[in-house]
Amino acid sequence: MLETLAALAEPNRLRIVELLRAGPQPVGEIGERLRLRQPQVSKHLQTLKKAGLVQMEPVAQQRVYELRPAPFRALHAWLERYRELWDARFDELEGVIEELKLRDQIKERSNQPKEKKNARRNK
Amino acid sequence: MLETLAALAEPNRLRIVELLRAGPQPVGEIGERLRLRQPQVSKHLQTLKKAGLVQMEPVAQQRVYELRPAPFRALHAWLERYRELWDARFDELEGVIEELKLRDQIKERSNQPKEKKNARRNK
DNA sequence: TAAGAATATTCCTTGACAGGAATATAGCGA
DNA sequence: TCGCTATATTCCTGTCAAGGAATATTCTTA
Repeated sequence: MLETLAALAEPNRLRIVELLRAGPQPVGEIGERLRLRQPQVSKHLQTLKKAGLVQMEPVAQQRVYELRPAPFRALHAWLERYRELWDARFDELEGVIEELKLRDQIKERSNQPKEKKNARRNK
Repeated sequence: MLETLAALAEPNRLRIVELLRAGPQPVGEIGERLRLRQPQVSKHLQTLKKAGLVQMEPVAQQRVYELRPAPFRALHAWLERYRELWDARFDELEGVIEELKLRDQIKERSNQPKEKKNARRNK
């Protein structure tokens, strides 16, 4: 997670990622489109690769880079844990979840101390 | 977006954010729980504040910090644009979207050059 | 108003990292 | 094999940001 964030938290690297969203591209084309010198593009791509954000496939003497799904999925999963914080619709969901929890408690057996009704965050 | 990512891409700052997920906390408590010295906590909190990730409310001589939803929402929105990349279920969705697009084209008027059927990404 | 608690700020040092320039490496075609 | 193209790597330099220590600021209470 940290590595992913660090990799994305650099302007030109973020631009590269954004560009790769349109599909796999060779180093040269990336540099051309983003007006970056070739060595910097290569270096950023190495960083992105180490972070697992891209993968490379050689095609003749070109190196075609493309995005890898995994880190994005992970980032999304991480954000998901904050959904309560920002998703208004969460309140509706909360009811459903609460209900499911109750159902589980019944199914398993009710030996744990009953959970408090989970008042809406502090304050 | 960049500012948000940069703010999160620092280990201790990320820990602070993770901690604040449990609810608003004063500086001292954060430092205590994360074993960080007070000045560093304050400094990180300033950074997070500048990035809009947290907000502060003074309570006596304490400063209580809490997460702000906006950047998380923005991050989620940004990630959403990559969903095609990582969400397997996207393929189902695509059909629906395609249909909606067609419907809109009909409703408005069909003077734009017909879009190509948007073949599933390159390769 | 003075003292103490909680937090913010400043100054310093150090390490990491990005860009620039030059050079090395890999793969292709003749 | 040679030369060319595409890319990677190295070395250098400057900048920036994080931690440490000391100090300033803010607010409360007696």
